[in-house]
Amino acid sequence: MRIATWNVNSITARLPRLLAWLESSGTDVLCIQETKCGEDAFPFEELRALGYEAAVNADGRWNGVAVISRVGLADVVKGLPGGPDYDGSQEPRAVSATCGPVRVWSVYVPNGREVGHDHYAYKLHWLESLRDAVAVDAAGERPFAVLGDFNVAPTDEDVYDPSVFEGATHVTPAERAALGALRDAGLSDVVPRPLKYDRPYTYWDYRQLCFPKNRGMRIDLVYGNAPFAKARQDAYVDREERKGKGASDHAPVVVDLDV
DNA sequence: ATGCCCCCGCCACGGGGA
Repeated sequence: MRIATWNVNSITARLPRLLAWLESSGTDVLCIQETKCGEDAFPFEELRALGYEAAVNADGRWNGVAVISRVGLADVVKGLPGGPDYDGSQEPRAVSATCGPVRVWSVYVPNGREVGHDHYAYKLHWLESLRDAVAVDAAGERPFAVLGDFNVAPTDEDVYDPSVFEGATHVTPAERAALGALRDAGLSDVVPRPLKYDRPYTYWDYRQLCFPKNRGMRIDLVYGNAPFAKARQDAYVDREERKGKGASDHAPVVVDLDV
């Protein structure tokens, strides 16, 4: 089974590339982040034509997540149970589903804006709630993974130049400790291999030639439980999809499982 | 060449991304 995660930065703007990539990659299950459209505008029909069912949690121009699958889609849960509010509401940042033998979460972890910002506290609370919500599945026997844009680089090796990020979000000890708590709950970082260069970055800013210069970050992560990690045959960042006109600023992370 | 930001909502430009 081929399973992947991709922050598409608007599923509407990315639809031609998304459909082409699904066909060329042969992906069975894709966790999508930043759909940036309401559920009424989600391209269910176009995906169904390629054989995919979709579970969507989205409400408008910001955020939005989905799981699409051509190997079954059951027991859908929208949102993060027990998750914190921001500005008085739960944002659409999580959706989970069982796809054949595997249960997955698609998550778009809050950005945090700046250290000390309300959004940064929200980010840390959100990750605590995620840990609590996945604890049972993380310790279970069924292959299980949380996939998505975590907006945290797990180590200094996961950013192109740590000095650039001093004092910024995405690299603070508190954010990295929150990932550590997920690992303590039974999940491990399924680190992909890069298709080029030495580090498996997944995000490159659109500006200032960051992609050609490989000024990237690894913030799109696959956190799998022990059965998931054991079933892993391969994992890689499809950086080819970051190239050319109309690309997202994130590349897909692909995992092949023997399940 | 992978090439100097892009998305949305909305019709002008600001907010968000990281």
